[in-house]
Amino acid sequence: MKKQPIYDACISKCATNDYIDQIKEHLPSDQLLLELANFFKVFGEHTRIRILSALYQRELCVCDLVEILGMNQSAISHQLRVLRTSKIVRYRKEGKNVYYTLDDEHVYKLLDDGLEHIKENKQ
Amino acid sequence: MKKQPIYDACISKCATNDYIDQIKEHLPSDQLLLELANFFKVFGEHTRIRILSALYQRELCVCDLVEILGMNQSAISHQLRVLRTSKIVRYRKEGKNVYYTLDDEHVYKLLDDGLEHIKENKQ
DNA sequence: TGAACATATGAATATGTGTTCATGTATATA
DNA sequence: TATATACATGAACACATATTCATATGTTCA
Repeated sequence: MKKQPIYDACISKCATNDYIDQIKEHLPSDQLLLELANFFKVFGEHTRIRILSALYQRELCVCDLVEILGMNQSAISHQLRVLRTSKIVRYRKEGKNVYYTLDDEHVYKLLDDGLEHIKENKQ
Repeated sequence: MKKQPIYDACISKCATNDYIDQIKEHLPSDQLLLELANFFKVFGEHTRIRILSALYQRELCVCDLVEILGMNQSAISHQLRVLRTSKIVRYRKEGKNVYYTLDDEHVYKLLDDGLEHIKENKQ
């Protein structure tokens, strides 16, 4: 009968090499990596990416997005809130309407790069 | 007493404009946007982004990652599986060890762009 | 060939989160 | 000033998913 291996730490030679410490040192702070994860997480949801794809084309108000996505107004407002909080979209008020746009060039670039990666992996 | 407004469709002038249909037409397919969301979702998790940050520096085996992240081996293997399935990392086997690397330049670029965006928004 | 090691994986659990429903707030207009 | 419209939001619920535990698979080596 096999004994249970214990994984407190890897004891192979690869893990005892010096480069482990160097990698740890050069790693961005956990705080920064958490922010980065939270940033990407916002793009990682179907409804939000649909909203962003629409806003990629032009500024739109909430009722436009309701019409374009064919979804509940509340659902869209909730997701817009997430996008606002993450500073991925901007908004401006005009009368009863609120108009949204993508925040900056980084957002366009990320969407471009993501799509490019997807398309390349299809082949 | 107020009546309940009904949001079957926006009836303001903005939603009845022609550009709504044009935007719908130019939107990538829902299938593609779902794939894009799933792609970004993989980056949107703390443990996975930590793994990717480590692999950004060099090829590493699983036990290296266990050591670097200070986490359960099982947790890391589960996340590596997600990264593999999404074709964000590659792997090669060498004896008992399995070595992982980032899949391609897109992955490096996305991590760069994400970090750049975060840092800019800090100021 | 058996023991130790490196990694993977299924099940269970806990936690996170997207949508809906109900309702609140602000603006325009009759 | 009352009503309709545009949008936001809190609560509840359903569903997704990250981690842990236990264990399986595959490799090396004595």
